[in-house]
Amino acid sequence: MTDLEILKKALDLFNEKGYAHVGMRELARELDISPGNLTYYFKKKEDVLAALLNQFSTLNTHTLESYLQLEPTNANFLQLMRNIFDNQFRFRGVYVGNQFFPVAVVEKKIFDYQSVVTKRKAIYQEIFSSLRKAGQLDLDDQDISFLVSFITLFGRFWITEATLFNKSPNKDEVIQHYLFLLARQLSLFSTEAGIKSIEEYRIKNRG
Amino acid sequence: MTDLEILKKALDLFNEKGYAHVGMRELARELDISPGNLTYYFKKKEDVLAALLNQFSTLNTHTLESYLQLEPTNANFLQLMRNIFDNQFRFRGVYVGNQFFPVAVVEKKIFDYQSVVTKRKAIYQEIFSSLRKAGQLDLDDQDISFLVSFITLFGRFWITEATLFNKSPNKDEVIQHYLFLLARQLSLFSTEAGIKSIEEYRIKNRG
DNA sequence: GTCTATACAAGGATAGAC
DNA sequence: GTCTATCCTTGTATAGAC
Repeated sequence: MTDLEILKKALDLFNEKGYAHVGMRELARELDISPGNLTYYFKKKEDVLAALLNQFSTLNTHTLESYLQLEPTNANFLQLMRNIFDNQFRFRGVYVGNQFFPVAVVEKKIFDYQSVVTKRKAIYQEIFSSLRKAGQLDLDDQDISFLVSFITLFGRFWITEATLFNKSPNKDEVIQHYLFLLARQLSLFSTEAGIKSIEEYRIKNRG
Repeated sequence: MTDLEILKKALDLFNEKGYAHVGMRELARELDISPGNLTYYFKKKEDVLAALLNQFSTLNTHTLESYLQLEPTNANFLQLMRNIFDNQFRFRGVYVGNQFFPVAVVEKKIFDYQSVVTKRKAIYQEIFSSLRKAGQLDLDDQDISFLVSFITLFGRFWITEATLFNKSPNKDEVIQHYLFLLARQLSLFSTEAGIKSIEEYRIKNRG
C-alpha cells in the first residue's frame, strides 16, 4: 500500500460523495486494509485532505507555468482556463466538498490556502497586464483589478455551482458552458485582435 | 422556549462556527435546555437547517417583491441587490456553511432549494428585461442570459468568498466591495441614463 | 405539553500487540 | 507495516417524570 494509492481512492470517494460523507473506516474498507492501518499512512482525515490539496495546488502551478511560456493571446488564455477548469473538476471533491474548510486549513496548519489565493491573484494581474501589452485587451488599471476580482470569484465557484445539485455532471458540457461565459466577459474588454483570437479559439475547439 | 428563540440562537452559532461545527448538545447548552428537550422542538439537526432556509427564502422573496413595486432603474436594482446581500450576510451560516448541502436538501426532502434557484433565475430574467425596456440597459437576448448567469453565480458566491478566511468580516465593508463590482459589471451594459442612475446610487450611498 | 435522563450507533482518533 | 481493541464525540431515539 502506498500514499498515492490511498489518495487516488480517497479522491474518487470524495468526488462521489463529498469529503464530509466519506469516513475513514469506509476508505479503509475500499482499500482492503484495516482502519488502524490507514492511520499508519495518514494519521488524521485532515491529513488526507491536505495531501490532496497539495496535489491540486501543484498541478495548477504547473498548468499556469506552461501558459506563461506561450504568446499572450486571448486564445491561449482561454486554453489555460480550460486546463485549470479541468483540474478543478478532477479535484472537485476536495475543492468544493468542504463546508467551510476545516479549521485546520483556515488556520494554515495543514495547508496555507490563503497564501495560494494571494499568489494566484498576483499571477492573474500579470496575465491581464501582458494581454493588454500584447494588444489583446483594452484595459485601464481599474479594469484590470476588476477582471482579477471577477476571475478569482468566477474561476473558483463555477465548479461549486455546477455540482450543487449533481456531484458528477458531464465534465465537457459544464466546462464548455462556463468557459463560454468567461469568453463573453473577456470579449467585453477585447480589442479587435483580441476578439479575433477568441473566435479562433472557438473554431479550433469545435472541430 | 419557542421555535423562534431556538432558531435565532442556532443561526448565531452557525454564523460563528459553521453549520457542521455546531452540535445539538452545544446548541442546547447555549439555550439552557437539555439536549433531549431540544429534540422536542426539532427532531433532527437538519430540521433546524430547513427552518432557517425557509426563513431566509421567505425574507428574500419579500425583498424581491418590494423591488418589483418600484421604477425599474439601475439605482433601484443596486439597492435591491444590497438588500439581498444583507440577507445573505445575515444567514451566511446556513447559506455558505454548506457547500454541498446535506443529502436531504439536495433530494428536496427538507427544502426544495433547486426550485428556489429556478424561480430566482426567472425573476432576474424579468428584471433585466424591464431594465432594458426602461432604457437603463442596452442588451440583446444573449446579453440577458449572460447577465442572469453572472448574477446567479456572483450573487450566490460573493459571500462564500468573503467568509472563506474570516467567518465574520465587516459587513458594510464587504457588501460595499461586492456591490461595487456588481455596479461595474452593470455599467458595461448600461445606456447613458443607466450610467447616470448608477452614479446617483453611488452619491446617495456615500452621504 | 414540556422536560430529563439515558442509550445506541457511527465516526475520528490513539495505543499497543504482532 | 499491519492489525485489534478502545476511547471520545456527536447525531438520534426513546422511556418516563412532571
